[in-house]
Amino acid sequence: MTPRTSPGDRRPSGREPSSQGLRVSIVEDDRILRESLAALVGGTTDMEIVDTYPDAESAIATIPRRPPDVVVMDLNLAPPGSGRKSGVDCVAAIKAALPGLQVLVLTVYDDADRVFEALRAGASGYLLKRAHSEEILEAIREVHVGGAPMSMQIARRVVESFRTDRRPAGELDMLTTREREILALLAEGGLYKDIAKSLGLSTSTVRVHLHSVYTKLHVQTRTQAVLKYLGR
Amino acid sequence: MTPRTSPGDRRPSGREPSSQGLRVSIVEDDRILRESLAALVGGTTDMEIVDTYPDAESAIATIPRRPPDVVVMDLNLAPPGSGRKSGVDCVAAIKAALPGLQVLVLTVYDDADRVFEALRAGASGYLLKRAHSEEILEAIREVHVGGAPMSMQIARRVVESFRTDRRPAGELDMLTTREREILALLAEGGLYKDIAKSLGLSTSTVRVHLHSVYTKLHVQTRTQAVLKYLGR
DNA sequence: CTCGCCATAGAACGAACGTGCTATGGACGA
DNA sequence: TCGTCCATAGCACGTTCGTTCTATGGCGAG
Repeated sequence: MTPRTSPGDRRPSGREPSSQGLRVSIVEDDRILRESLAALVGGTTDMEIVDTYPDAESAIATIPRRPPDVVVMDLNLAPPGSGRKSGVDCVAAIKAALPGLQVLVLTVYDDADRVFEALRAGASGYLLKRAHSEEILEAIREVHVGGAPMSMQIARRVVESFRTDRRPAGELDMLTTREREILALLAEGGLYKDIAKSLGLSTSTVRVHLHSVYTKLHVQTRTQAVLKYLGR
Repeated sequence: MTPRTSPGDRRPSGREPSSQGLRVSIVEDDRILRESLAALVGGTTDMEIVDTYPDAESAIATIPRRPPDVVVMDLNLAPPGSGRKSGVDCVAAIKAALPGLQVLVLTVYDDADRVFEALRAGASGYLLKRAHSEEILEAIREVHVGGAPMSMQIARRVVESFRTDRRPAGELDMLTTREREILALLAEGGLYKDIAKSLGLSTSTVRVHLHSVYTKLHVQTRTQAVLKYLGR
């Protein structure tokens, strides 16, 4: 997605006196990229570099003691097979320690799984490395003022993940009130026995209702019924 | 929004000759806003208005017969109490008929529920009406090329909805790769037999792994394991 | 009033599930 | 090399689940 507002396009015609800039730390294993990112950020008048880290471990150890406003995080910190921490792990650890810290993820990956993992871990923005320098700087500013900058392709994936083709809803509508009630309890994971007890019924009755539920939902097992109930 | 006079003057020719522009329809109950949006879009060189609709009903009836590339949809089409269709209903109906059509939602609301309802219904972008004219035009173009333009505040809400404080993840991390793999299949709802077949294992092995899964997740039944796996 | 639907409940039975054992072989670290 | 963990697999046993019957009573539509 694209920034819709540019809140701080201030250009105070000179150098900032070191203090009040947007403080940024960078976690990136590739030295070249790490230094060029640092130079990019350091070259602005409104941002400054706090620290840079070459791996997740050092970032997790130090960032809580030297918290910046925004962390720019490479997702691909360690090869998949290695025992080392990934960028996703690093995001999760940092957000656990500093929930208010904003994390902007920067990656070559645009595969959906990694996007969602990172967002679940607490990233607030997600840019592909192919983004231009200006986009990266603008994204850092945007994430700092409460936005969620994402590459266009990423944003679309995120939005589409909300898409719910709920034809199961049509099937769920076929259920009677009692059946839905029992199905809801089934989705809590308890035994038929427990469901019966909590509704003051016999297990026979529970079985009858659930049999009807299974028929109407066209499923054969308890798990399948629960999955349909939850919208898979 | 502010219909500020765009520098682009209208085309000298009265009618468009089957141009290859981006075709846009507008659904908006407020006449003033509807017309100013139409003028805004019509004033560009790369877009043209197909139709405008004052309510959901007419849009649902006609859009499938005169499909544009992008629909700009007001979410607040009818007062809450009235029996009339809302913008969310309209999005759902239109996407059901034309799944490939892109819908850009435009609304004064920035409350979270409505955002998610609209996205679930199939909207691809979500702008607040307070957006500037240029932002609206840019969003229409972006939604057409596969993006998901959102106001900054909306994007942040969407991203935050992914945030999962996964304490279950702690337990899921205890699982071996094979165990996770089998658990994932368990969550598809098939029998042990099916899981075994799809992995080329015996059902005994599947049982062994799942027993280990149950122990590590502290659950006793299949359904409970699936619920934990799904983060419920 | 009868018919159909819903909710209730019991019995019986086979299939699926969960647990308890034993056992083999590969990988990896101490 | 030894110990540990993991993946594989079989067997036995009891529990839970899903199906198929039958049966009673309430309630609304025709």
